[in-house]
Amino acid sequence: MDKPRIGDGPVTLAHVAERAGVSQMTASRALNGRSGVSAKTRREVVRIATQLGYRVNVAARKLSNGRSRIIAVLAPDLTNQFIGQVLIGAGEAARKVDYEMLVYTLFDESRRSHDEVLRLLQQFADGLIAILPRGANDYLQALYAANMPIVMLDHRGEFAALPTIASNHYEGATVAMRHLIELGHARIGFLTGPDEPGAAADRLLAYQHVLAQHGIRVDPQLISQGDFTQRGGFEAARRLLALKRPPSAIFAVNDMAAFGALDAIKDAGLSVPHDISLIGFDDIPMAAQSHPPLTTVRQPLVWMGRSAVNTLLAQINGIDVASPRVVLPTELVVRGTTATMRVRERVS
Amino acid sequence: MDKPRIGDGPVTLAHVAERAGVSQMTASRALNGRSGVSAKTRREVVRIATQLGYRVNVAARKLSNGRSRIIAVLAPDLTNQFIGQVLIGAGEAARKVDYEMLVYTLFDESRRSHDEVLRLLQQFADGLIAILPRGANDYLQALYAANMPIVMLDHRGEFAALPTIASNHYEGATVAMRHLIELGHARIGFLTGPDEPGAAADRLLAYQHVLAQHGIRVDPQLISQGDFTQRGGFEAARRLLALKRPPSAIFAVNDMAAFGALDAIKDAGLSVPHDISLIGFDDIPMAAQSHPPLTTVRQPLVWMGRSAVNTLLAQINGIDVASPRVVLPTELVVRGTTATMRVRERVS
DNA sequence: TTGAAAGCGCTAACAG
DNA sequence: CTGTTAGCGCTTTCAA
Repeated sequence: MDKPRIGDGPVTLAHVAERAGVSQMTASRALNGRSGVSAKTRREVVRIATQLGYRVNVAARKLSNGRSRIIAVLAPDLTNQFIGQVLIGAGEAARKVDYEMLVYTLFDESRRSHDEVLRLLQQFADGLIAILPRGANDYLQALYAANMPIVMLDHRGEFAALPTIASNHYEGATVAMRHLIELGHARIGFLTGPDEPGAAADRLLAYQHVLAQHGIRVDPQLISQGDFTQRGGFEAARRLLALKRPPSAIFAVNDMAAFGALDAIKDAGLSVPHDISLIGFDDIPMAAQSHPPLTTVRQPLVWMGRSAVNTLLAQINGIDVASPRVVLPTELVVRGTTATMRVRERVS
Repeated sequence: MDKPRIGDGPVTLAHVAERAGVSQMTASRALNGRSGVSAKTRREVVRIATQLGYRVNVAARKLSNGRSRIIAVLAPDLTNQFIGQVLIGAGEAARKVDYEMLVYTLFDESRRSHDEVLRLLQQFADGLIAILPRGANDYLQALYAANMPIVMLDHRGEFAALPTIASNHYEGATVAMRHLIELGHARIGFLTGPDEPGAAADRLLAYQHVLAQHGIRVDPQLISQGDFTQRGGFEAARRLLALKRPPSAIFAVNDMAAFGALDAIKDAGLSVPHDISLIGFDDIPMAAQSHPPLTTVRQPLVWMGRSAVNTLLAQINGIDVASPRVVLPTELVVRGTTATMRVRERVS
């Protein structure tokens, strides 16, 4: 009967306090689990608050306290599964400890200065997880200067002091390459991204190193440039297939490029993995859905999201983050696009 | 020289007012473009605010005013491009009129009641765009009761009074079917989603109607059930291909299912569009990236996002929304997966 | 253990 | 046109 009716406006702490016959402060303390309240009073306050359906007003608390129990995520793009997975991990981790997560997306079109955005986020969130688009170095300066807890995702280079959650690209790519080599492949193509330093460069490096370690010459012709997109992977793979001596296996810098390669290979009338083995990187959800399902290197995306939140919460709570750079392990996921190299039977 | 140094804490209205030698109210009025300030004073205040790098504190304004100039989006899932596109449109539209957009994601795992979520959103946002997962009817009740401006995305059924932005599924599917029929196809398969009322059902209905209109019997065998996923589309298409008389064209309930079908068709050794035509629905970005690129029915996703924001802003500003349901047109996008039916030459 | 006062940053309402 | 007062809902600080 005492349910707050819509239209009465939200129930405030004052309502609860009055109803419980105590001061606002006592009610506040009781509800926040602070000490200095008798067990009996606390029980009563909590009971009434529950009954009334009371919820703290985060705007008010933020204003008074500086704390909202909200963490913000700055994301460049919401149309890719990579980021989606990270957000799942981050969201779950946040909500588990009674924080909320809100996502702010960057768009080229919206003319917002870094400053404006960060100030806004700072005004309602207690901390920020930043996933920057490649080449958004202009943001780094602002983030570095921002006076709030921040964790970056897979960042390196300038401002390396910014706490970062990354995964081990080099190691992952190494394991992928060894897998191909164990399957008997020696002529292995690599589909790159744009020629920039970063995660993709690590993967390329591992490709080259593993080949070298196995006494296989790195043939520049086998390195074909794409751009992380399916279309880019398609074109890059097609160039590889057009070679006089095409590769018997292709390692794509990421899953989307691998899907493009899959298209290109099928289009050339070849079969995966019978004629050509293919391996991706990331293990986005779609990787398990293609036909055949994609062998790939799993980045622990959900875990990375969780880890980012936990690192951020540590910062928020004033705990010194031991390492400014957490590197999580990758894992080879063997599915249907890699197989033992078959002996060429066809007469070329 | 007068740049606010980080660490001094953010510049507040009081700072600006003091510096300009006016009261806070005058400063507030000047900065908010309210009347009652001389042009000269206003200029001066604005100048100083700019120089100091002043930004309103949204938490404070929300508390005082009830308005934050933030709109919230409730999204079930961030790993699909469909929602990503809607968010692009919404974000752009919001930022164009100096609003900000924040996204809150639902996760099954996080035990948050509808009430909790809506209350939170209400506390910092001026309005809400709700994209509900299928079957989240429990949320509807809460949304309906919530005392805040709300716009739904492609909702119908109960609580039809909730303002909704939708697109014309029936019409889109009709155009798609006519396209196939004009290409000479008569035996056309349909890949459904789960058997529920809603957008997918409209598309199926159009499929059936167009066939009937052209005097083609609707063969139940040609309707194969999937689940909106690539894997589901794959399996559903495979069943169609295994028929004694397989279809010469397939219409998939959405693009993801179409991609699965594409895999299945290729896997069966058939070629698209040479042997089988294929058409999807949605026109997510990936549709243009597959090989061949997917012919599909475009939902104006970005436009829907924009439209949702504009409808919401109207509500926020107290303008009565004329129609509680805006239905946007769809458009056939002919790409590479549909072609004239070839005369069967193979002897079965 | 409890409460009263003051203030976070802003704006509505009323006064000059 | 400009300023003063009060208050949004909460928590800190200080006093009882």
